[in-house]
Amino acid sequence: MNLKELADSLNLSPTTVSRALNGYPEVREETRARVLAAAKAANYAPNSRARRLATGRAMTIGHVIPLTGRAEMVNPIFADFLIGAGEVYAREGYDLLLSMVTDGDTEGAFRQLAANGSVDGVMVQAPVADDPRIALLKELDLPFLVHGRTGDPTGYSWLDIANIRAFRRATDFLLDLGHRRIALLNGQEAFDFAQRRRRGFEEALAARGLAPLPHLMADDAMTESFGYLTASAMLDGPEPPTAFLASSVIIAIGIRRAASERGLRLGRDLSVICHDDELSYLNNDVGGPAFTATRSSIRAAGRRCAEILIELIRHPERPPIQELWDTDLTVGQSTGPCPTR
Amino acid sequence: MNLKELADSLNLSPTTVSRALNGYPEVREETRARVLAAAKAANYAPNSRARRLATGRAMTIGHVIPLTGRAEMVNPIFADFLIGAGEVYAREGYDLLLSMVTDGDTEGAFRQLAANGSVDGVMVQAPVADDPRIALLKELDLPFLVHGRTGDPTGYSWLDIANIRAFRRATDFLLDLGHRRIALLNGQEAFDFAQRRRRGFEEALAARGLAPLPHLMADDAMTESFGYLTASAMLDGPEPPTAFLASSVIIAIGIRRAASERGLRLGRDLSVICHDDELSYLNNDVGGPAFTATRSSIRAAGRRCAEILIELIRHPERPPIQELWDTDLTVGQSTGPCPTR
DNA sequence: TTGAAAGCGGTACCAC
DNA sequence: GTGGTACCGCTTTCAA
Repeated sequence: MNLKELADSLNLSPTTVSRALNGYPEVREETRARVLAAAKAANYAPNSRARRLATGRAMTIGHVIPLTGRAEMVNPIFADFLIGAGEVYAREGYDLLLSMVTDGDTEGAFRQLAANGSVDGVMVQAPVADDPRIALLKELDLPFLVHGRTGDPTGYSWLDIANIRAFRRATDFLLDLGHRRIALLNGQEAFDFAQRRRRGFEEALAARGLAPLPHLMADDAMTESFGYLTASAMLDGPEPPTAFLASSVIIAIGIRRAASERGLRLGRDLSVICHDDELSYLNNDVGGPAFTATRSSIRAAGRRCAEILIELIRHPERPPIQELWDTDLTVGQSTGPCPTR
Repeated sequence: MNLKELADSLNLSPTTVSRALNGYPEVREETRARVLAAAKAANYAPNSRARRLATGRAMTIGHVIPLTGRAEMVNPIFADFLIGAGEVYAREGYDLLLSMVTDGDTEGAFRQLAANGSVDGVMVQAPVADDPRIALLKELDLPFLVHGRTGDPTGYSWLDIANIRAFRRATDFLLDLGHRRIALLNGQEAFDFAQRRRRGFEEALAARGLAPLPHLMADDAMTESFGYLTASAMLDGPEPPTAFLASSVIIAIGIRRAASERGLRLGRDLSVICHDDELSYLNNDVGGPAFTATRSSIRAAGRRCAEILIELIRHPERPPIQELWDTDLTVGQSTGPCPTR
């Protein structure tokens, strides 16, 4: 059943039926009611391919996930972000096109999407300090929103969480407990977010006149084994840390394993707190609470990002939208003591 | 730049240009070369919306992810499956449409996709014993492939891993080590896969004349807290288990936490092995190896499922394709001893 | 308030 | 080999 057939069955023109279905005001209410009833009875839905061609809009938003590192979208963070964004897309009538790029040819993927017009806009995630995607997307004139920021966060739209502030507070929390040898297990510092986190960490130390200890700082892809191996080495080395600050719950789990193997009890012998936790899926009780982003806040970020992107698509001439989010701070709700070792 | 403009600039008809671009044989090679060169120079790419309308194919495959349980797609398994499938889709020129359904209205989502023709086929995951989606998709005449099986696995295409066999072997492995009180922490047994896993577990016990111990069997959404709470209760209860068989690495992590809190060392005081592990992301060293699906095997399953689905889309009249996969068995490569307690 | 008709940008059949 | 042309199914002027 297509529009023409539906129209014929009603002795109306396709024009009128289309107008009735799309809520145009110039249709007599009685006619609209008839059309709506018939459409429902016939289980009619407009052909999206035809509609997209006619309107010139794809009604689709692209998420391009680079699979260079092994931990990219597998990261539960990505999944939750997708869920949040997907919710909004569905509500607003947009489809979500997920494009996985293995060979690192993100640029080619964007060019493709822009050239054949299969999306109206794209979401950009995990930007590096000077991310080439931004210049490219501007050149392609494809609406986009960055989740995160680059080193120069001007001239484009983004939503980011206040990473510096979050890590400063987390570090303060550990310092207040009396810790002096705090290890930072960070995400890859090629990414902007990791750079900011480190800055927050160092600022908190500096505020108390402390210098960061190089042997207690590491960054890498946020995997369990990174946490495990690095924590093992640090705990076995000279001047072991009495507390860990992890950039992700996955890393914290690795730390937990290293601690467990050495007979160290979290919350008694060692403090571990982490960012990007997810309270229900991987329980955050790792000897201290997650201190910032939780699963629901990641989802909320996804929702808000989607809303902004849709706004940008609908109003292409709009000036950039930039939002800095302060994340939920659950520090202080520790389930147990976190003493100095 | 569209086809007509490109054709004009070459003094050719759109027909010829289209044929040249799409590799039709009746084009003179010299002409084809000219067209290809011009297309590349002009950075021309055919408008996908127009092409989709003209061909009647969406060149898109839908994955509908129900978000009823909190652990659905957040499960890393889903992500890896998506990655594998996405690889194949990209190679074959298909887009991946990801549709998240929150209110449990999966049926509505499928009807929608079918009615407006935005996908050529859909992937079905995590079927329950008598899954209503299968009848629905048949009725809608939408090509689909089920990852998993229902109770009656006839009349439709599916790819499943040999869950019964896998769990029988895993249980045998623990029995061979001398364990007699083995706990099964399973996924929700409403899902077909969990029922099969349990059957494998019970078959292995029965083969040695052992009866399953009801107080050592539990099933639920595969979360860390399920593993933690259940293992805690079992370990503190009468006749505690000496080994755990977990349906997912996430559950195993929870078990590990419970064990750690009680001062139990894995591989010494307690054995824990799990299915659906992922060797690099969340390290599987939980006092015993993962015994079946690894991250790469999940990805491979995604790839194969995509291939089959595309085959079904291209040949709608094809009889059902059904594949049973035996998973990688890494049991026996334990990193440490797994004695009876 | 309704309808006729011209696109949207390709594909594919049929002539030449 | 190449070109003319009728679709694909809907939206959107423009007229009535």
